[in-house]
Amino acid sequence: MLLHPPGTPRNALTMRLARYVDLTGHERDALAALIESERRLSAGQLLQEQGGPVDGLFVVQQGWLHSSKRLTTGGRQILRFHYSGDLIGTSSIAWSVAAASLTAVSDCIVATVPKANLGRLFAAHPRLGALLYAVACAEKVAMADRLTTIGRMNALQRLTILLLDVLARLRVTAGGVVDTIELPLTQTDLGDALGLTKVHVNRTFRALEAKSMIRRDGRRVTILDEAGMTAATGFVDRYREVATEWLPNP
Amino acid sequence: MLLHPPGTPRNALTMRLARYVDLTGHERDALAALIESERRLSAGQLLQEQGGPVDGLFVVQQGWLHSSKRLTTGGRQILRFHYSGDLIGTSSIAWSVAAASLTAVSDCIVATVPKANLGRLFAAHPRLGALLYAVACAEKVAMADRLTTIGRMNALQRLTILLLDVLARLRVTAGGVVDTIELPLTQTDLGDALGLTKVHVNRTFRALEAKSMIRRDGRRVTILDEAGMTAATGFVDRYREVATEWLPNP
DNA sequence: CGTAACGTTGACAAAAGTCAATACACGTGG
DNA sequence: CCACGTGTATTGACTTTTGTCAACGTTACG
Repeated sequence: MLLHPPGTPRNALTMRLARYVDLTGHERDALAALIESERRLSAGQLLQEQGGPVDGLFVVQQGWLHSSKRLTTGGRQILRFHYSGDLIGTSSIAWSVAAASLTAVSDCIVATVPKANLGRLFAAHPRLGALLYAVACAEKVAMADRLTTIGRMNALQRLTILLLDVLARLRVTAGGVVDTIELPLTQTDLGDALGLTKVHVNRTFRALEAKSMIRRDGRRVTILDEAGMTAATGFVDRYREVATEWLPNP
Repeated sequence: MLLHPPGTPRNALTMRLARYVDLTGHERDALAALIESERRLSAGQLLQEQGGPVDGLFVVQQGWLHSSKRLTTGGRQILRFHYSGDLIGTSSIAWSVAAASLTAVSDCIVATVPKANLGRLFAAHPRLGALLYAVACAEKVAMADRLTTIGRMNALQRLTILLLDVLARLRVTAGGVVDTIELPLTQTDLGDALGLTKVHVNRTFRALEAKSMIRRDGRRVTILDEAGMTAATGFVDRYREVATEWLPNP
């Protein structure tokens, strides 16, 4: 864990990237210069709306959000959850219209990143550019996993994997042997994330309880049989590391 | 359309990127130096196996392939199709083990790209690095669309979208007013791509025929009512362009 | 001409969705 | 403090969609 000089805004992206490589002082400065202003969101608040104009990206500094898409035919799909250190809104890199909405799940703080700053970063610090590329590729793999889960697994497995996944993320920050999740999501939200209806999410929760896999108290979920849940789904948490040996020198 | 000096291997990635920005001579040289050797595959052949070791990436020079994942619980999910100019096997950027299998759909030619070459490219040509990042972000958006399709649409809509999507890709290369697709995929393959069983794919094909949306002759599919199919699904083909105004100077 | 892979179909089963009623929790204004 | 309203969770009855199993047809190809 590294300290930052007082006065410099805390930058969760720097801390994330520092997990993968040893950052030079210049690189740290460049990452700090990437972000412009901070914004505070309360749970449920909309940061970016699908179809709306976008000026740039965001770094999640604290809390979590999700990105979602609304269908013209009705319905919504939650695409993924974004945690501290994630660079989000990256659809704005390719287009000037948001491809998805960004919504705060918990209270959170995000920093804005104008697109032009990103261009400067690639020019001045190729290694960081390459590292961002590696992270984007890792995220593609994560999306592929989600696609597979939704395309090929049943409701019980889908919900199980979501719980194990959130648990894994939680452990990164919380450390230690966490086994309880505070889920600030409605069952409708979970359904939209899993490709299920809220009614079926409820029944699936009940089934997991009946099998003594989990215990629930309101929106607090306790994982009782992590080994069984892992075995039933083949869940693997792979997203701690990215290969860095191919990166150019700083 | 641009010519390349005789002797220089044709590089589909260069042609792809040249669609987005005007490439300098140096950049063209660097992209040509990226690829190492070419490999010819016949339809159905495996290029890379999930879980197997990976040394680098590939550029699709000709033909098309798909990437797929096998589940520990049985079953397979086809993640996406890869066309000429795509840089594939990018999971190897983040890990040394392949996250997915790569299989030739048609006869095709791929060029190998060692990871280290990519690192050099980022260092020497930041603008190309940034452009690759933009392409990766666009692919994330495409995956998000697929996730939404599979999570929230029924069999009829899913198959319709797949057909419209392949058609759109076909038009990029073929130009003109194509409305017939030669699909070298079995119905089992289509099911694995759509999160359906082969039996249901068959019934869905029949339903599309019954509604006079398509006509089929073997594996040749003719789109009869593109407008109707588009309206029924809200399909939008967005993947022709990426924003480039934020890229650093070459 | 035989074989293997693929496509097609029907009968039936299972999973998930829909609709509707009720329960519960929480915050607000009286 | 209570009544009320709103949003969420829970449940049952029923429908629809999709999957499963098994048979049979078709096509391509040696």
